[in-house]
Amino acid sequence: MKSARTTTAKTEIQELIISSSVALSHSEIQKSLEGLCDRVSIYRVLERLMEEGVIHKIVNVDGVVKNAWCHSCSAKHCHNHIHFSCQKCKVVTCLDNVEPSFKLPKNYKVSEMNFTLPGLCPQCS
Amino acid sequence: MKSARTTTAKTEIQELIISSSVALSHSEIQKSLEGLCDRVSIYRVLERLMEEGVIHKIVNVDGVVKNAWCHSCSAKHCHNHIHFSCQKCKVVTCLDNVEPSFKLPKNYKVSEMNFTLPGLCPQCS
DNA sequence: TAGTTAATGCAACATTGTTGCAAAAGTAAT
DNA sequence: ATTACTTTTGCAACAATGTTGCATTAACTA
Repeated sequence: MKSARTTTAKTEIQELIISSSVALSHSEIQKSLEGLCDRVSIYRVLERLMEEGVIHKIVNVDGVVKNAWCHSCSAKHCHNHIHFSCQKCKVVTCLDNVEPSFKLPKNYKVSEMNFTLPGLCPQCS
Repeated sequence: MKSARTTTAKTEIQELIISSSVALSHSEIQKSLEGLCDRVSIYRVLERLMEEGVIHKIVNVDGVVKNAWCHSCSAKHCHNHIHFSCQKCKVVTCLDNVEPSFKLPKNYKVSEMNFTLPGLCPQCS
């Protein structure tokens, strides 16, 4: 019966992501924490927050992995929304209300969606 | 006036990607070439093929970069199609005819699309 | 065929992410 | 508060992927 434990690192990282309006990369989190904990610990905390359904991962168009709070997953866990990736300020935002529609060929079974739109955000355009 | 040169490595890599029905990663290309050229040369050839508009890059949901032939870009260069990423056989396919529709909030200016659907392909489902 | 310069190979390095293990810290029972 | 148990952490080492500088090789041009 393993039970999760509340640690300083986990609390700080969770608050950081939840209070951020944009998705954060590992290196961005590391900079914000200023040596509060080890690189490896950040990876492990993010892993736990993923399992708990608190955050979700986004692979940006440049390959950088960003972590974002699941603020629309309270009822049921789903990530069928579009992510916007600003090419100027490099910020990745979850557009929670934008759900795309499309028609797939037969026999393709979709399990998730991973939609990212590069471009210019309202602040940069 | 710098002009591109036809080399064995470039010809081989280009033919490999064009003849493949699925997108190929750097390591997959390297294995196929069996020591024909250096790792670094593969990166540089891919860079040139990108600039020439022969191929395009796809960042898969697991972060692996795949390279695919632009076979629908002959007239105008666009990649507004969906990519399918099979979770079983790990193959990434361009679904050239599938163009999604969606409504963005105001002031967002989209320059590209990067849509990938993880799931099971016809062969694996 | 000789000269020019693009392309290559090699070494070194940076970044990102993973794993094993001993030490530290959180939790629950006494 | 102290103890015992187990999760979490820090550290070191490693792997994969991608980049850069520089000397050498090879493709094109005249």
